[in-house]
Amino acid sequence: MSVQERKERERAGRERLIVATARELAEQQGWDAVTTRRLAERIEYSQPVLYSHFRGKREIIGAVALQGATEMAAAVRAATAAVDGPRERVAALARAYLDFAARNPAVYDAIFQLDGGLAYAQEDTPEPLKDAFAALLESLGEVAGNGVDPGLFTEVFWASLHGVATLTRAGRLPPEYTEPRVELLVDRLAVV
Amino acid sequence: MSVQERKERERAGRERLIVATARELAEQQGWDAVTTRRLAERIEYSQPVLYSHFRGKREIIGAVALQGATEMAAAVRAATAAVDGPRERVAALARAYLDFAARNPAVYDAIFQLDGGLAYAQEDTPEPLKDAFAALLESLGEVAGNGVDPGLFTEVFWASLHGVATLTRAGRLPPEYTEPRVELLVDRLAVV
DNA sequence: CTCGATTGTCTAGCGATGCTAGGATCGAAT
DNA sequence: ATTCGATCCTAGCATCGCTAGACAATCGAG
Repeated sequence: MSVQERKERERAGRERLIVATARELAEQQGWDAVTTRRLAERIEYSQPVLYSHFRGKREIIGAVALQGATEMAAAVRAATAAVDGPRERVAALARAYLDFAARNPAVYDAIFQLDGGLAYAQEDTPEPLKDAFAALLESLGEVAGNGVDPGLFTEVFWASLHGVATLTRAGRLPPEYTEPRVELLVDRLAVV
Repeated sequence: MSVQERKERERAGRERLIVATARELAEQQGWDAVTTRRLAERIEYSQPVLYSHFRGKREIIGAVALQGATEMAAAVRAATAAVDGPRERVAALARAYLDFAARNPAVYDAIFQLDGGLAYAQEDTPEPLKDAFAALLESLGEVAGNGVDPGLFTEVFWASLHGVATLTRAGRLPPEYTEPRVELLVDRLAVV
């Protein structure tokens, strides 16, 4: 069985290489530059190899999205773990979220803007996506206020952060006032 | 001069036809379906004619975006004009905004998601875009609260609406709870 | 009224895209 | 050693945005 196991390991390694390379290329030159040819060339295989791992480009984007969602959940949890007080925890969450979006724009796009063929807000939603939402809910649920469903509150707060993140990166909002925007959002939305 | 004027009229008419057709096609089948060939076929001219009006596909998207921004500004003003009380005005604005995004998804994408080659938040920003922001500012500036810059407040409120609009349409948020989301945003963010 | 010149439009084609069919190659098992 | 199946690559399809160059219609000058 050792031969087969080795092959599977190699195959899994190549799949990781594809995802990592796609992500790297996207961060460097944008998703438009991530063509199947360029990607194939970078991993030093021919195009059709990509299609033995993924159904198509969409699924590759989806794989990057799932990886990114896992990291984002971890980043949010790490940023909020050591902070005292619900209000400050939420502020730390907001900064961590926007920081992640600013540092990994291509990954953020893969998660929230591009079509990666993923299901959202359903039963068959992949675990990393559910968990990313759960990470937000953990801190945001505390400050929903009386009579407001924590899930609904989390959705709204998240949507606000998402709006700030995307509009900032698209050049619709000048980036230098991010911090006062965060302050405003936290002060008004969070009930402590 | 009459001959030349007639030609200019015809040319302007054809340009409007291009924009209207692109918009229609985008709303019907999505922006991916708006190819230069299909667009040319629908207006019953050959492809190169498009390039005598616009530099390329980007500029066509930009033209749809400007048209849409004008309409959105009008929709927001119409929805808020006859409403008494700042709080209710803001709620009406939020509903009108989300309604516009839901009813004109392709146009909304052209304005805020796609690359239409337009400048934002700068001096050379096209007038319709500035005016759309101004329309938001008119109602939102009233409820910024003490010590908060109306422009900054408008940006944040707008970003929140944008987040709800995009996440809803992308399937990230279940659409049936839009109204309580609006209530929450208005109640918490607006200071009356 | 005729005849170059200009303007306008179209046909044809370029390079690049996502994706796939079919043959070559290589390793494992008999 | 030979067969056979898995693996990979070459080559190609349809489509994309965009453009060059040919052709026709129109205009102004004589």
